[in-house]
Amino acid sequence: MARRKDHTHEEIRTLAVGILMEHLQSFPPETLSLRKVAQRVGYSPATLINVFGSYDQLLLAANAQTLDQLSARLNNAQTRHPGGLEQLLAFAEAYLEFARQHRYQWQLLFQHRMPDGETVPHWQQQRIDSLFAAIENALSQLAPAAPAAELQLASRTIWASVHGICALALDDKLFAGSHIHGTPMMSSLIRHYVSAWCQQHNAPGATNNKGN
Amino acid sequence: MARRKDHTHEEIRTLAVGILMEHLQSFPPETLSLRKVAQRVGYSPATLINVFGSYDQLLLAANAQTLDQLSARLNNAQTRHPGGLEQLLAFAEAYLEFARQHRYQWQLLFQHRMPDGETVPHWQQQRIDSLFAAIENALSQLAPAAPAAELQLASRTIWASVHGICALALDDKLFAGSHIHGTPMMSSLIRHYVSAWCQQHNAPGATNNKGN
DNA sequence: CTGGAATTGTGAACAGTGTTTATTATATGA
DNA sequence: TCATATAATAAACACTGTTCACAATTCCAG
Repeated sequence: MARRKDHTHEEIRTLAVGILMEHLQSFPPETLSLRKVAQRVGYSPATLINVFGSYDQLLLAANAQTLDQLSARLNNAQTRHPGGLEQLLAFAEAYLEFARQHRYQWQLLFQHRMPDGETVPHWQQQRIDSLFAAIENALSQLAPAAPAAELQLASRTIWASVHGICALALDDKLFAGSHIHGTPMMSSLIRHYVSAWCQQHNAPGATNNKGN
Repeated sequence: MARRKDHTHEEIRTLAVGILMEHLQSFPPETLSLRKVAQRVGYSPATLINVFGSYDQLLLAANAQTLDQLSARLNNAQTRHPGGLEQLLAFAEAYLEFARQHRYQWQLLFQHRMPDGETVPHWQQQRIDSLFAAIENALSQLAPAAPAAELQLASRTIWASVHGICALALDDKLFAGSHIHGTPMMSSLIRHYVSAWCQQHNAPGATNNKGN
């Protein structure tokens, strides 16, 4: 009844996450369940609970991997278009393209809500920090005089907007009907926002804000 | 076993939706269930299924009401700040404020995924259309020469961005740590984007786009 | 009035979910 | 060799949304 199967906890982890990821290539998250994963991975549901602690944490492990893939894409985009406007455009497009190619992974990543007020895992925080650092860096190249607070506000604003465009471009809950594609929106957003932002922070008599 | 209770189908509908909405003032959607609503409304689960067709459609009815409330707020914002930049700012702020005040309603509205490829209900499409019409109208006041396609792209871009800022301002999944509030981001987004957009479409030698 | 037919409502069952616990089977070390 | 720690699970629990046969009520024709 407890026939040993010679798998490390860590092996079971990667195995289960692998099954989950493979499923997410073709099917939405709600078609999965702990029991189905358990069956496909060859272990009982209780075993997976033992290994992960809960089904939620299994999903979270999958999200970790998704975030790693996404992070790799963004790093790649950064090395191919280092600095300035091109980098920001490359970031936005890479984000959008990843979401399109792995929409169910992406869906799971953002639909999954943290139970009550638990803190975000540190590895996730790290990825996020480096992303914003890259954005701020690109912005500061375009307007060296811009103060840190403005860089922070601008980077957050840009990324939240990119995320919003991405979210509504995938399942057109808001855009039902009008066939607007994501890429032109990304381009429009980045170009216009950055254009005005640079203009403001490169104006003669620099650091004062003209009124936010 | 089937004691008549003298309630119209329509009455049961509004009753159940009312219970649901009241619950959403304080608690997240996943703490609810068909059975709990049924108990609070004084009917059996099967009866609610009879009336609504499914639990999903009960949630959808609640979303309809949420969308009505949201629509009313936006209309109100429109009459208080008619036209131009101020209207766009008022829209964005009203959207954000509503999401903050009724975060669980808002959460349910956007986390709820349509089953497969079903079309969005027409009443929802109508609300959306009128919203975009208002945005396009405000934009065209700022740049009368802008062609329709550009108005459409800009309005969608702006609203997706507003939505993204709103989404990430509520549960800071991406912004964990850095305490950036929604309002300054909304202001930054609208002001910068619209500024550059107007500049482009009011340039001498108007309608050609300088490169999207 | 009376007696079928339509309406209204539900209890019980079904298949599914995540999680807990007691128990069994294997491996390890003294 | 035998106690002990580990690995794995079957079974039970408390849920979930949904289906269906059936009971209670109303309605309406004869």
